[in-house]
Amino acid sequence: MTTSCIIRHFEHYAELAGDDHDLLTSLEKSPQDYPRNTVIWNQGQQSEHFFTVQSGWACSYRNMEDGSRQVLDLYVPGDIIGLREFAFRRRVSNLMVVTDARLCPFPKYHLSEVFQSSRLLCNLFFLIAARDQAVLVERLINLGRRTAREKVAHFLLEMGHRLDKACMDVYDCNHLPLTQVLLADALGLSTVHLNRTLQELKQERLVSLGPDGTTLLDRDGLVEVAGFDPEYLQEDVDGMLKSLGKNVSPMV
Amino acid sequence: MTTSCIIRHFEHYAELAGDDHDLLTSLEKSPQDYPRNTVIWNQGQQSEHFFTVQSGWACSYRNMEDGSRQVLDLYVPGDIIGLREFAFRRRVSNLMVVTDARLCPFPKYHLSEVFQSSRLLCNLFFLIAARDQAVLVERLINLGRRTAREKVAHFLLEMGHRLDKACMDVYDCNHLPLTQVLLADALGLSTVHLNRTLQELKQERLVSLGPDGTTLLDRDGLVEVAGFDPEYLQEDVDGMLKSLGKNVSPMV
DNA sequence: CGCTTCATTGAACCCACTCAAAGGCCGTGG
DNA sequence: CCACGGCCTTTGAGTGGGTTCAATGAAGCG
Repeated sequence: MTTSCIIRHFEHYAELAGDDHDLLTSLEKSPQDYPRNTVIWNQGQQSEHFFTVQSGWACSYRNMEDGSRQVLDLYVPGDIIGLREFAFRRRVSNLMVVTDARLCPFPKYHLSEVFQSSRLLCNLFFLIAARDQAVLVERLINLGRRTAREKVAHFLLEMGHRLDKACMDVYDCNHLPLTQVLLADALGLSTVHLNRTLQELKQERLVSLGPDGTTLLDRDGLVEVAGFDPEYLQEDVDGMLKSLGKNVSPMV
Repeated sequence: MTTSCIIRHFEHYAELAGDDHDLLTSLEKSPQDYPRNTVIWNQGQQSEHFFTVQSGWACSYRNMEDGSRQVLDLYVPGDIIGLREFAFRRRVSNLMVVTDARLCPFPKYHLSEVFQSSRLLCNLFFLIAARDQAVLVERLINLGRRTAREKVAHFLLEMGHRLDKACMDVYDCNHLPLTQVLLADALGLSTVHLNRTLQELKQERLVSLGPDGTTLLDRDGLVEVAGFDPEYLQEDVDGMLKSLGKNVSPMV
């Protein structure tokens, strides 16, 4: 039995005291395994749990009236799924796992308890929510103002960076086990055009395409193509922690 | 002197006890006035304050290398600006006011103090952050999977709904004082095509165009065009509050 | 009263989409 | 073990929604 995944996620940011450690652990129900392509929840269903990803990949998406699909976000090991549903009674998007995966559910409304009990955890949760927003913003820019080439390169790099952080042992941080259909739906492209764009990048030796997904071969080259700046993925945990120490002083 | 804008914003969600009231008020520095088109901060600058909007409109945006611009979000009275920068030392986007506006700055790191002092406020801030994410998600879908017509109609309706909530006295909730340049940059369209699309909607008596912005004439008609579902703007405050009452019981 | 920004219209172009079809891979069942 | 069907990938050809370029008018402002 390894460390629970949410603990690992938070320890990535800061050292946890014993109390905080126990508090987090108590939230986490036993992990559950899901085979590839399992739908975890659908839009409109009651929203009662968050999940953390212990292994495998998941994605949230929305089905459109015309039959198309928009993939909203991808989740890799260590990620927390569903924070944005905190504000809502019902799910605002669908969730499925795209590889065999192990997820850890924990009850949504216990988050309030955590907020009350631990100042550090409260701030860390807020920081994670803020980072999630920054990721969404960057994806927004991707969809609004970049060409297909740039979109693809940028997205691949973002996932690469996120894998770097999540990476423990088993994962190849340059390999994304995603179908082209999924990528296309994430980037707002047709599968046909996504494929052509990937072929192009493959010709330039920037990526390789296998039956099990896409692999980043030349990150620097991709950065060039995408105009990628990873700053939006680098949280300022230190600054936040420092302020936690400061703000016991009287307010100005 | 009216009630401070952040108080008003939070009281929209829940009744505030005296303590919470004072706590919020103490955070808020004196309001500052900015003339139309003033840039409040730029990407890369130190991130030290949030703002609340007391009057007027603001927008956050990112300038692209090729000279184009992506507008990320618009802010109307009552909104909180900059929560997503909580995680970062430096600004990840630019902010400007698009009309004459009065904003209330409050120091970013005092948020941690609020979290510690008030359970209710902590949860409300988290709820607002989650709602902000939902808004971004919907804008993501807008950019990824809708036609120009749908994009425009959907965006206008979203802002209309947000105005409905903010609306006090002076504002016409169907009027958006935004240039077409701004709208185009928000929707990932060229100004030329945005203009043509607006003309089209005007022909159909769904909107009217004036020198001072766009006005929604027929919301039902626009809903038809956009396939608009306002659910993502309706937070479940009651559910959250109820859980605040519950979670003093031992954890399951 | 000129300068700048915004709105509007026309014309040509192009990036990405749609439609269509074929090939590869894999799981399943006969 | 092979045959079948489904899903994904790949490629070709034609189309179209939205872009770019360009120019004009209108409005606000110093």
